[in-house]
Amino acid sequence: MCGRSRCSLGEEQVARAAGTSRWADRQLYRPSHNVAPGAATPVVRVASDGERQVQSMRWGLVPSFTKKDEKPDFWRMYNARSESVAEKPSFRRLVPTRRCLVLTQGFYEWQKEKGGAKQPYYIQLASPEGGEEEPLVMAGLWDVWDGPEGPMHTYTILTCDSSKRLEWLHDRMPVILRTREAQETWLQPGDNLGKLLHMCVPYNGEDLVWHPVTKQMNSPSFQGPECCKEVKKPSAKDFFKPRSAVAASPKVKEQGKLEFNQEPGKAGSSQRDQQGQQAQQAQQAAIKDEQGVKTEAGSAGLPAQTDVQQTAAAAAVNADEPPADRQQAAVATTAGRQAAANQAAEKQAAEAAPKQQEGQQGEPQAAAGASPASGQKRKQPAGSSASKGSGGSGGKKGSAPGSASKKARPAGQRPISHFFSKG
DNA sequence: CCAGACGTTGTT
DNA sequence: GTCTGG
DNA sequence: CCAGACGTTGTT
DNA sequence: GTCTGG
Repeated sequence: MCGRSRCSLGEEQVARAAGTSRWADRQLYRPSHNVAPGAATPVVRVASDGERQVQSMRWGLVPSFTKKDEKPDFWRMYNARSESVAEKPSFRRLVPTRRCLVLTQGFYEWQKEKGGAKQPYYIQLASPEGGEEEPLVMAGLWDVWDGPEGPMHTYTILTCDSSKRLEWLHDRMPVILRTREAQETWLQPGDNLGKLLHMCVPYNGEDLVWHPVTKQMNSPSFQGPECCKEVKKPSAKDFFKPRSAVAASPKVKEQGKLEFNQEPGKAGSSQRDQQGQQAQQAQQAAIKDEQGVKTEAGSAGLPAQTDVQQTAAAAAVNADEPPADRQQAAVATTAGRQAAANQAAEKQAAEAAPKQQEGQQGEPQAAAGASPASGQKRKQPAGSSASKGSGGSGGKKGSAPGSASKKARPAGQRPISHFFSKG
């Protein structure tokens, strides 16, 4: 997933989705069509008394072991790869007891276009016909940090591979807990790690829909309701080629066609009963299949997650943008489902093969995690050595973060606090 | 023993 | 906090 | 994730 | 380019 979501849910909607009206730190939440890490949104967790409660938490995990005088970095751990969450030191300690449900209405993803431009898309659940918008619930982990302004609750969103339907747009997506049962399972205390991780699979239901949105929302400060509204995606072809040229060019085909994603409530409802539900069943199946399966918490390996994922994926009949990758029509029958799943699993195995260097199979994920390719530290102060100032006063080093963010701000409204390290 | 890291994404 | 590295 | 800044001197 | 801010 990326780093932007939407949550403008009202108090009642939150209560309904959460199954409780108990809400801690409610005042921290500001409904927003353009949520970025650092902002507080409603999250459901189990309170110390065992009851579930909503709590406003900031997006972007700030681990409890963060030093008090350290500046919290909401961007470092705003996502957690579900495939490795049980092994990563920063996350695995949270898995047993710090799971939570992240309430959203949808999320944003940027499609990279040729030329470097990026088109933002909004992804959400299609509302049932005539029904009310249903929140999109993501799997998360939370922690609390004892910072200079008191305890701060933060969360991270688990990610997984993209579903078949979405992989044209991006290769990762949030773990979506589509059913009440799945949500309950994720939230409830328990030590069946295998069961939990089996739930972390791409959601491929037909009721997950998308459309392009205005690039205005690229700016984190843009908060208008236009953020999530559908726009016509401008076609480069139409833009640059006069119609005569288009006709004259045999190579330019039907690519610029403006096709929209199915609209919430449009033709979706009957299909939802088929494929959306099927994906739902897959997730439920994951729960059932894992009951009784004992996965020792200590073991490094994760259970194969592909079967469930692909079962759902097999149901994909794509529409919209995606270059109609030659996808086979899905077989909706139970019998065909298994076949399709196997087929898909095979395909994935084949694709994984050439990628061996990434260390996907065999031994512990740790190997992959330790891959030097992606491991990069970027902590060093810019031009700490010499930069440009010849004999100067140290330039920005001296005035660093403090003065930089010392903008005057209307009292009372403090969206995101700034925390400075002591100098 | 102490010190230091602890992460994901995207890009090229 | 917990693990790895020196 | 994307946007926006990226600096010093001198004067009041 | 690179870092900071939301």
